[in-house]
Amino acid sequence: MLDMRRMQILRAVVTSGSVTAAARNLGYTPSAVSQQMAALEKEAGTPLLERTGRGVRPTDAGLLLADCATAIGRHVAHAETALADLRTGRTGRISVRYFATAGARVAAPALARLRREHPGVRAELRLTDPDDPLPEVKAGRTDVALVVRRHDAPPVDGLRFVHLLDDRYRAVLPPTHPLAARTELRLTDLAEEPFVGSELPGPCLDAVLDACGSAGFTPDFVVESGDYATAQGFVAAGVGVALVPEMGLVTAPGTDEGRPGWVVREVVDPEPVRSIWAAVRATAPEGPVLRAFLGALRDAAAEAAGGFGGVDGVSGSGGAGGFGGAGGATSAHPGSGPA
Amino acid sequence: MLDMRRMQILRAVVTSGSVTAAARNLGYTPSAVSQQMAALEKEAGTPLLERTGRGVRPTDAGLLLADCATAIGRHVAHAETALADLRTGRTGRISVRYFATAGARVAAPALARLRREHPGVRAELRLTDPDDPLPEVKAGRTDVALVVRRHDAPPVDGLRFVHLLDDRYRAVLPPTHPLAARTELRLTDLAEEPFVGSELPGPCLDAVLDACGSAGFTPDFVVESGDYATAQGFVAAGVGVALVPEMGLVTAPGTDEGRPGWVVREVVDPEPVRSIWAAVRATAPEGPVLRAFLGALRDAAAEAAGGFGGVDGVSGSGGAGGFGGAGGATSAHPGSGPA
DNA sequence: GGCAGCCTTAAGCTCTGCTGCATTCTGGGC
DNA sequence: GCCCAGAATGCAGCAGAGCTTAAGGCTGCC
Repeated sequence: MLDMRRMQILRAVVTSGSVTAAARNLGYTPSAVSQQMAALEKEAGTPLLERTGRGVRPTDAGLLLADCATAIGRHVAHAETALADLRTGRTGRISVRYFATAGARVAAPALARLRREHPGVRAELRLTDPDDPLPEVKAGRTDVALVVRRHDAPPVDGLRFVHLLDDRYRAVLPPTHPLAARTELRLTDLAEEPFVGSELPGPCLDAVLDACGSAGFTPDFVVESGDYATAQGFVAAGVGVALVPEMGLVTAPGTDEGRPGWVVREVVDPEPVRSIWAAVRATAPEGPVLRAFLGALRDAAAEAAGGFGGVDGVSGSGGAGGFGGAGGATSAHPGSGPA
Repeated sequence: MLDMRRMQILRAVVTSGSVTAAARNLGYTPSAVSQQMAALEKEAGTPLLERTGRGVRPTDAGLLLADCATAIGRHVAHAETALADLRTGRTGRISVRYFATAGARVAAPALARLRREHPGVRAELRLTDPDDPLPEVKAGRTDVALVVRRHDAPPVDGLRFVHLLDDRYRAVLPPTHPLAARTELRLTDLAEEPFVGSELPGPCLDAVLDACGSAGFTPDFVVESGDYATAQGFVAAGVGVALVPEMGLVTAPGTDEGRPGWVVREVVDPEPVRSIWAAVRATAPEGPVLRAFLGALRDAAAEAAGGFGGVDGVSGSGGAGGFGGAGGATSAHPGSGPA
């Protein structure tokens, strides 16, 4: 195999026109260059330079190799700039898995900011459902996954979790419900109420059950819907009450009008909470893109958490909590596993 | 600058999937590969491999560099095959300068054989006139030049001359000339004849003058034409006699018919001769292409010299001795210089 | 004919780079 | 739950690549 280092030296000799000039340009002694050329000629099996009295002259083979060295040099320079772009975050790609209610309020704004700050980065967002995204992250098929996970969940080896926000559950009641008159409810106030389930088994539902359990009761789910928007519709229809996380509330920000279908009330003592985390590979080197995206996620989460200051009677009509308005299966509950 | 050797090792690691496998494929120990990868990461300034428990996984930067290494590897392989083609004579180029009367009988058949034996070789033939081709050869702008040169001419430094043939001069006489009755003339027989000059000053004319000088006379040029074909026309018109080298005789081989315009007779005692040589750079490495072409030249010259066995009365109609039939300025006399 | 410039060769030395071995860590099997 | 195989890395050591200095041969110019 031809030594590319020597080919670069040959290129210098050919462009400079002499061994001495090439040595000067490269910071070597003429002797070093001469020896390298002799070695390269042995590798090539044919003369590359024609010793013509005073000075040298490239042979056809020498010109060929020098041209090739130039092309390779260009290629390497290209690789270096591409590498620098990657290193500084000017280019790159990131693969993100999210679940529906986290899409609109967290993933989307974070991605928007990432694309603003790093326009050259290609991002691939995919809805988690119905798979558990954690194996995808571990296997390296995705870089970041938004998951719901308990604070005290056991660590998963190979993964690192960064906390984004605690999404507090609110009680959703029919406006005519007696408890709707109060501004704040205790969880036990709902112990005897018929519940509209909005979550499939998973960490989200676990958060609700845990809170109810510590409040001393088990909710009586009279109907189970797969997503928060539908559950709110059931509440509006008077079927029962529901516990819906803030990010799952159907409440287009700034849109307060509409026919009143339900009211939202804070719940305390205890307040059910689901924790939303970003999962990344523990071994993944944190480049500028990943760092920027995690930062954007955190900021978007803080924004989303702060945006629910004075939630009160809101009207619900349509529109699921999903990303892009696809009113399908909301509320994915990626399991952080029993492991 | 990125070390391309290390990039090739990185490529092996990425394609193999592990340091150990790459080491096995490359014939190294895993330790060596690991150290090279560490060095390359330092050069790149960013992690290239993600250490993931058991085994490694390329990062985006690692994949980028590995892809680039693949491209470079292809490029080098391409260069190697091109080099091998050049070395074995499958490709190449050769630049040849010739003079008109040598074109048809020597350069053309030699080139034809070269193209038959080395179809991939590009040849560039150029007529010498009106320049002296020797500086072109010395400067490397041409590889081979056909020249006329005395056997005892002093060597030109930097050039090597290979003898191709001695082109013997023949007497060209009007058919009605008294000497036309004889089969062979002595040069002195022509001493008193009016001569039709066919050559510009140069080694060809020198050969004639030398021979005449040693025969004891100086030819009396009553008319000077620049080429052999025209000179033969003058002879046919009865203006005088001419001395024309065999290769300059207008005699389409195999075509004996036509209106008789002149006769050709051998001349001896002494027989004027011009020596035709191929000049190449002394320092030029003799690759297969050059070697093959010189061999073909020699064979073509032998063929051409042998083809004039029984020259006798021949008819001349048209057709110059030039290459391709361009009946222009024939008889170029490249000077081998007074040096 | 002498001199300057260029390329080369020889000897020596530095440093890269590979080997061998020990260590650490993970993942699977018993 | 323990143990072992497999994989990567770190360290000492050595061989060889590669650079430098010094000297020599050659060419071209003054």
